[in-house]
Amino acid sequence: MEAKKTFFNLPEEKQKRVLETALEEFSEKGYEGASINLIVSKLGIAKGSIYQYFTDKKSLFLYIFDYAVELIRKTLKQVKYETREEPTFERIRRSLIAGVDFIERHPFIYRGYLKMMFEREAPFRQELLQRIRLFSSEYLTSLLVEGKEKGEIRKDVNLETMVFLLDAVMDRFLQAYTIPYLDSGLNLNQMKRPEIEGHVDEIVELIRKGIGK
Amino acid sequence: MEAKKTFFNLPEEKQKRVLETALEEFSEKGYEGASINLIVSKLGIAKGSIYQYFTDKKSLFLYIFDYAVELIRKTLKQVKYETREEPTFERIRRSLIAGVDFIERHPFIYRGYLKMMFEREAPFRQELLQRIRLFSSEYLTSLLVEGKEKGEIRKDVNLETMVFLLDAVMDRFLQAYTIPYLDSGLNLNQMKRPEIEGHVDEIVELIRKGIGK
DNA sequence: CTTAAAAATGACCGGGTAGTCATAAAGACC
DNA sequence: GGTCTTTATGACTACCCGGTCATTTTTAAG
Repeated sequence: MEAKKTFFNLPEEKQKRVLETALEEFSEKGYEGASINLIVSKLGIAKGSIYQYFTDKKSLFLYIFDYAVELIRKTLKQVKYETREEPTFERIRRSLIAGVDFIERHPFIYRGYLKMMFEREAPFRQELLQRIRLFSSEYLTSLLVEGKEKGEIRKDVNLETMVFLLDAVMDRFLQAYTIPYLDSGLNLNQMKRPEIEGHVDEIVELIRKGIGK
Repeated sequence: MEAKKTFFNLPEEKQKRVLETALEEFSEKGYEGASINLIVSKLGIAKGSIYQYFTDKKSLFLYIFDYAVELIRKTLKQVKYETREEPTFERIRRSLIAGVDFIERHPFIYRGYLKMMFEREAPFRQELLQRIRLFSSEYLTSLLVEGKEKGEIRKDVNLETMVFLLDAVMDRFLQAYTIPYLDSGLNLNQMKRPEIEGHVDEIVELIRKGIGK
């Protein structure tokens, strides 16, 4: 387990405050860059206190990571369930919108994920990254498999390749929404709902039909 | 100018060694994480010497950045020229292969670019990122515009949206080649040439025709 | 009220960082 | 060989880091 007993004896709201503060710090600076000193000073507690809750920086990080993964897992599961009767491309559309909503609700989690993807220093980086990527690719794979059964998806192309393309475009869409200058002139960054949905529709349509004439 | 006169008085091979060593350090650790101490010790020179060549960490970083950008610019220009008579989707295919080759030849540049995309700390990060992204999106835009004129590309869809999709997939392909666990099960990471070309062909075909039935 | 257990504290440690600067070494010119 | 300029050097400064631990404060039990 990542946290010590003392941490769980804390009032729930304080646990949450610790978690949120650390999450913000890690997601903005990355694992190495995050400062325990800054976290405790933001929390207004003594340096030693955080070491009553967690054995070290690593275990604090892993605790937060687990929390984030669980949130993502639940969200994906829910979208999958809510759209279970919808056509495949509607499900893809809804998944993208859900992604935008998730980032809106938990801005630091997605930022933290992007940070970690290109860090070498995070502890167990490879295993953790694998965990997240597996979610995403299992999710998309199941969407496409069901789509094939319903006859909405091509059967003459490698499933993995289609998952790759879908994953690439969806992830980049969310990246462009989160980070400026990543959207090739689409200006998605922090765009508001009605407009963003228009772009989602266009992208999904393009994934369906391709760019060739 | 980023470097001091003293730096340019150095023998060219030493200039190159400094540049390569610093590039490696920055691309592996990011701007904040990179250590001047480590760079000079790898180079076998005194700490003070590097400050004879560059005023500070920032200007060393900017010098390296400029070098990398120039390399990318030249490479894109060349591919564009070499494929000028080819059909659009062949040009896209060739561009992807050129990307793989570039990473093979200059492994630290692409890694550094990825690092910077998700760092907050790099100096002038936004301006620098914008510079690179603009290259890429101008390049893809011109490919697609010429493709439209030749009647190979759809005309009923927003050009920017097509550029976005193309950019997303191509960039992710190179990311997956560079970093493990980003490829949704395609196992692109460090894959050898004949196989990787097969995947490129499949991806490009999918971009052309879409995943819908 | 007393006592024992649990939690909070912050000065302190060893080690890392970017950058400085007086001094020494090397080169260039006559 | 002497003089002046350019380059190389590394000890040093001020600051930040993660983590420790003896001590104090708070809480709970009897």
